[in-house]
Amino acid sequence: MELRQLRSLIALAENGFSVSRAAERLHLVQPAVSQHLRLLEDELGAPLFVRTGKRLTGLTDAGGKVLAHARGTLAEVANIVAIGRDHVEEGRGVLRIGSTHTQARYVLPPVLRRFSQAYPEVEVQILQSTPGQLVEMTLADQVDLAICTEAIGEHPAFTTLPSYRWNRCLIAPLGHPVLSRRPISLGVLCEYPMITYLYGFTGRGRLSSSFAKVGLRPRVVLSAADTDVIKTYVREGMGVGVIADLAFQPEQDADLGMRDLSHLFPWEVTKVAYVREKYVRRFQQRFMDLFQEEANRLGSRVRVQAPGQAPAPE
Amino acid sequence: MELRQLRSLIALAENGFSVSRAAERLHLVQPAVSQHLRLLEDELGAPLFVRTGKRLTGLTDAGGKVLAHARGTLAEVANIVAIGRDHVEEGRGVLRIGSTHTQARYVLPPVLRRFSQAYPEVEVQILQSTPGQLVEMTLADQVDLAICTEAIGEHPAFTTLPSYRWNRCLIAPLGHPVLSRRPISLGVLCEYPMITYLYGFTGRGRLSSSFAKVGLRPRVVLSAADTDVIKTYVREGMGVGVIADLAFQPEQDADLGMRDLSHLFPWEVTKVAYVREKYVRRFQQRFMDLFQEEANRLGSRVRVQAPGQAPAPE
DNA sequence: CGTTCTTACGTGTGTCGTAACGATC
DNA sequence: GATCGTTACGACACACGTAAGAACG
Repeated sequence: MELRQLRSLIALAENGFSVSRAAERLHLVQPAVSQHLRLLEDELGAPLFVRTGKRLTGLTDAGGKVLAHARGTLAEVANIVAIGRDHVEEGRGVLRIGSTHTQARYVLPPVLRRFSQAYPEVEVQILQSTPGQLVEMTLADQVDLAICTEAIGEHPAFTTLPSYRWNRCLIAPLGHPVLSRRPISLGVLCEYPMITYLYGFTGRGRLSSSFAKVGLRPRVVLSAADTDVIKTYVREGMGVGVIADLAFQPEQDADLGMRDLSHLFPWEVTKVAYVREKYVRRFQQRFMDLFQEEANRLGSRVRVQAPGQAPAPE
Repeated sequence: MELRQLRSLIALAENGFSVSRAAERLHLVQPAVSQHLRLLEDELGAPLFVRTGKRLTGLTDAGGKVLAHARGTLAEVANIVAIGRDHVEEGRGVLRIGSTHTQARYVLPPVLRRFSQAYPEVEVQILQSTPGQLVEMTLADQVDLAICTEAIGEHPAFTTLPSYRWNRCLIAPLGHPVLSRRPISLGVLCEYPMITYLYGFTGRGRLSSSFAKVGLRPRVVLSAADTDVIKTYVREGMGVGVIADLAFQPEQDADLGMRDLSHLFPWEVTKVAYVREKYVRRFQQRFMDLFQEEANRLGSRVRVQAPGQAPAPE
């Protein structure tokens, strides 16, 4: 068995079972790929392909299993190649980070600033998506690692590194009556029109559950995928915002009042996850180290600042 | 990169870094293996080997990582080959079962009888060892699957199938005073010299813990790796035996009295485990099915029989 | 001086590309 | 008849084996 045969099998499956197209993608001529497939099938002795006439249209049961392990094989080969690259071009390559908007906007900037200083030759790509999608992208090797809070749970294929915990805070235009309410309870929050995240984003699910558990339902007048949109409409006076505490920036958001809400909702834990079997290049490891450092800083900032930052009553 | 290069790397590591010996094992001449290693090293661009003069004496950091992934690669290739075999010689092959003595002697016989009827062409190998060793053997692909109670815990590389639960029973020669004691407590057990399993075998660890937890220490006058030895010395009158309930055979052991002890010790769960990534051939799957069937039967037998089998007081 | 790896060279296998043929829509 | 896959054939590459050479204990 040869690696090229497995490559042809995979290319075939990824190109609608067109041998010609698979060949094209592999920079080979079509008869070569045909031969790969035939030899593989012959050697294994089991029919791998569903044929209609001469045309291949799908995989048999055995073919599907072989395909899966062929992917596994080449993934391991790719790991070996990556080890090589790690030495040849130590500080060069691409770092593909899958993250949510909140991470990309509020957590990653200082990390990436430091990272880019250390590895100026590494191209950083931030692929922003929903937590659910990030899981898929990581498994499909479209990103090297994913940073998110939801959905990445205990998938057995992942190594996950818990990084920091966060909770929600309330934001409202300075002078808004909610800012002087003491204490702020779930009930109080329900008195005002609310602006927060969409379902599936940044802890919205457990936010809603917390209300539901005590039989309350907030009046959410607008929900958005990212914090910036929420802030914008809070400034417009459309309602009070409930956002991740780490997304409140004292300097830039000086026109907004902030109140900690960590007594009302469960803490969330943001994690870094990557596919367990995959070789981690040095700069990838370094990025994760930097991220953890920043996370620790953030953890203490959040914990210390949250109570202290509560705006003075007016 | 070629598979043969990876094979040479592995053979080298497994033969004390002697290129000649590696070549011999691969049925190649030595210069061929040398070339494999050189090409691999060249292509990756990283030094893989520690050299003293011309001689290779070890792996560099990178070399070790490459070796690990080379093993992974060839394991996947082996899986693909196994899929082929599964179709070509459906009912032929070798089934390598790692098990402890207790399993091999008291649980496996009926399973293997049925299995051999279904697959007369499959050679069954029972590799008997200690639970700790079984884990290693399974990881090293010396056995296809392992059946045991201890040590196979939640190792991430394993798929484990809980099969049945069991507990201990007491055995003694008919007429022995312990058989008429009511009830049997841990304290009662400590009054008699005890014969049971060695540490690391058949639940000995948790047996001892149960005594230790209440500050007792049984007088173990003899401990053995397998039940047959224990029974022999019980028959000799050297002490009372504490064995796995499934190892008591009413017909063959009619000269022994048996008392259930499941109220004194925690239940143990015997599991079947195999390496997660490995392709499971059909007859292997069939064996595991048969084992589970037998386990269910055993489970009910144990549960039903244990109280009923208590010998009538004399 | 034997052992062990490297270098050099020839042979044969086999892989890929070109080209012609066959089948299917 | 256009597209897609198989078969046939030739050229080049290369992997392996043989044989000779170099370093090490």
